[in-house]
Formats: sequence, structure tokens, C-alpha cells
Amino acid sequence: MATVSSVDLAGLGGTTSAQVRKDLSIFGSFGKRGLGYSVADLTARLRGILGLEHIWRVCIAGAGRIGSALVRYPGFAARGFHIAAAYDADPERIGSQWGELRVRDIRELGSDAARERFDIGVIAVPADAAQHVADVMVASGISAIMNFAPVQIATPPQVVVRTVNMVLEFEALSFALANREK
Amino acid sequence: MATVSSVDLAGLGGTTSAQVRKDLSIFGSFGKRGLGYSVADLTARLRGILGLEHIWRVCIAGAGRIGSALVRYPGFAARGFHIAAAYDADPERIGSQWGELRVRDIRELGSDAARERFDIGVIAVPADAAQHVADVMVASGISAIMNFAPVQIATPPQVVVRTVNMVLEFEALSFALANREK
DNA sequence: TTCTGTGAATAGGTTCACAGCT
DNA sequence: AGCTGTGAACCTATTCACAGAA
Repeated sequence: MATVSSVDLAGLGGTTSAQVRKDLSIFGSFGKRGLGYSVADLTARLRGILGLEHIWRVCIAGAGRIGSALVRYPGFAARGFHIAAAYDADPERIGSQWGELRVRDIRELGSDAARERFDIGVIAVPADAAQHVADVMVASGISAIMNFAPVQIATPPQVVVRTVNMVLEFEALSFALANREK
Repeated sequence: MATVSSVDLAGLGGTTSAQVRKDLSIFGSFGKRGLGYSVADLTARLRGILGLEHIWRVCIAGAGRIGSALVRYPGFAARGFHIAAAYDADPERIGSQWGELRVRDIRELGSDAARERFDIGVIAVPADAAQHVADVMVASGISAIMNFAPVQIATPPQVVVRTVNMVLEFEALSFALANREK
């Protein structure tokens, strides 16, 4: 039976073995002392904890580069994230084919969401439109938002928002470069 | 004179006023009591601290969707990140024009880096090639790496690495959705 | 009076280290 | 012997709260 120890996992994840054990112990005792964790068992349990046996319906607002990258990234669909719809405000883009998806008018997002029950909304629109899109998503019942716009988004507390800001990531590198000792 | 208070900044950044003041106080006393922070002064000082008055030379390994998104994102160049070169291993892509950039053969990255003094290397190649690309970057003197490949990268301690893993971000949303109380 | 800057108190997270199961 | 699970120790980050400058 294939097993991994917390030391192995720490190496893969770039952390420490104590950290791995503590983190896993929050959810239960998955390992065997003297042996480690069964890969198959641990994988299954983590999928359960992370909610990955469920297929989540994702809608993307903004049919630009970011949305495009997500749609074409294979690991994405493989992990249970199904991109159900894409929207844009630009008439040039609306109606264009995106793989199997047809880009829809962003004004349809609200009514579609109520009907198609999207679980996750992706905001990939310019910063000045981000809050409005978020409001529409929240109003139509979406309770998890992935935000790629470089602004802070206000939502009711029951809505989960994660913001990814590429420029901020690079600025962190810039900071490290500027402040490293030579 | 335009000023902002720590309360204003906390609202913009999604944090608390005490947090803002503590963070800023690490680098000095930029504000005026009873008034707040001068926007112009604070901006200038933060640019200095973050190293943003310097223009950083960025090279991208992997001329796919991610690199493309970075090249075309306007806020990127505006913040002092100049994309100096892009590389790929695919003969189909090598030589193709990417705005003003011509995609180069990734085997030239090592020798180019020594000559063109790249500050930041972006890894946007498949997971199985990421470590090799990182090794080449490190060997040629690049000391800051932005990693978009879904793997942990090993580097010497003086090299700064930031990893952005889109799938992981979505899995965090999945976790939140799966574990929210109904 | 407003709002910063900062010690003190508190909370949160990580590491240590070891008992105990396999 | 090997490796987990976990209390205790430790360390770091956030929040509180207030003196003092504008």
C-alpha cells in the first residue's frame, strides 16, 4: 500500500512536517503511526474536505485574457470546476465562440444565474466595473467570488471573496529585490 | 493638501486602521497627527519602499496564456515592470511576434540573462519543466522568480520565489462553499 | 478635536518534543 | 524503530487604547 509520511508531504508542499500533521489533525486522524498516510485514503478525504467531489458551476464575467486562460487551463475542469458561462459588455465580444461557450451579454448574468445556479462567479472585468458585477452576482445568489480586478470588493458577510492581484504579487517581488542586502 | 486617514486606507485595502498605522510605522512616521497622511508624500515613500521607482527587467519563460496576459496588462508596465523578453520551447511559437517582442528559443535564456541582466524571471511553463527553467534562471543570476506553474520550486535561499496557483485559489473557494453552514 | 504612533494585551499560528500506536 | 497526533512552549501578528502632536 502506497503511503506518504508527513516529512514527504512537507517536502512537496514547501512546509514542515509538524505543520502538515497539525493541519491534517484539525479534520481528523487520517494516518497510521509508524507508517504514514495512505495516499489513496488521504486523497479521498481531502477531496471531501475541499468539496472537490462536487462539480462547481463557474461563470466568468469579462471575456478577456484572464477568463480565456481559465477556460483553456486543463487542470481546471479536471478539479471539478465547470465553466458554465462567460459574459462580456463589449458588443464585439458578445456572441463570439469560446471553445464550446458562446460569450453572452453581461446584462443577462443576473437572470441566468438565478436559472442556471452558478456556484462561483469570476470577476475578470476592469476595476471600475468590478463592484457592479459583484453586486449583480450577489443579488442573483452567487455566494463565492474569485476577483481578478485590482480593487477591494464589498459583499455581505456570507459571500466568500478571494482577490488575486497579479500586480501586487510582482510588487512583493520588487520589495524583496529593493530591500535585500547585497 | 490632499490627505487620507488610516481609516480611509483601511476601507480601501480591506483591513483595519490600526493595521495600517502599524504597518506604515515600521518604515517611519509619514503621517501628521490630527490630519492623516499626505497622499502625494505617502505615494512617493511607498514607491521607494516597494522599489517601484526602479524599472525592473522581466523575462517570461513560456509564451502561453499567462505570459500573454501579463504582456498585455497595461497596469503592469505602468508600475515599472518592463517585459524585456519572452521564451518558449515550442518551435511553432519561437520567432512569432508578440507585440514588440519576438518570442525566443528558451535555450537562449541562460546566455541572454547574463547579458541583458533580467531582474525578475516569470515561470509560465508546464509543471514538469518548471524546475529546470528555475535552475537556468538562478544559474544566470536572476534572484527573483514569479512562478505560475503548479509545483513547488527549489532554489537557493537568496532567491525570492512567489508562487501563484490559480487552481489552489479556486480550491479555497470550494472549501469555503463545502464547509459553510447552511 | 482629530488622528497618528506605539507600548501593552491579546489572539493566532508555528515549532518542539514526546507519548503511544503499528 | 518509525511516524502520527497533540499538549505545551514559543513566536509573530493583530487589536486595543491612549498619550501627544497638529
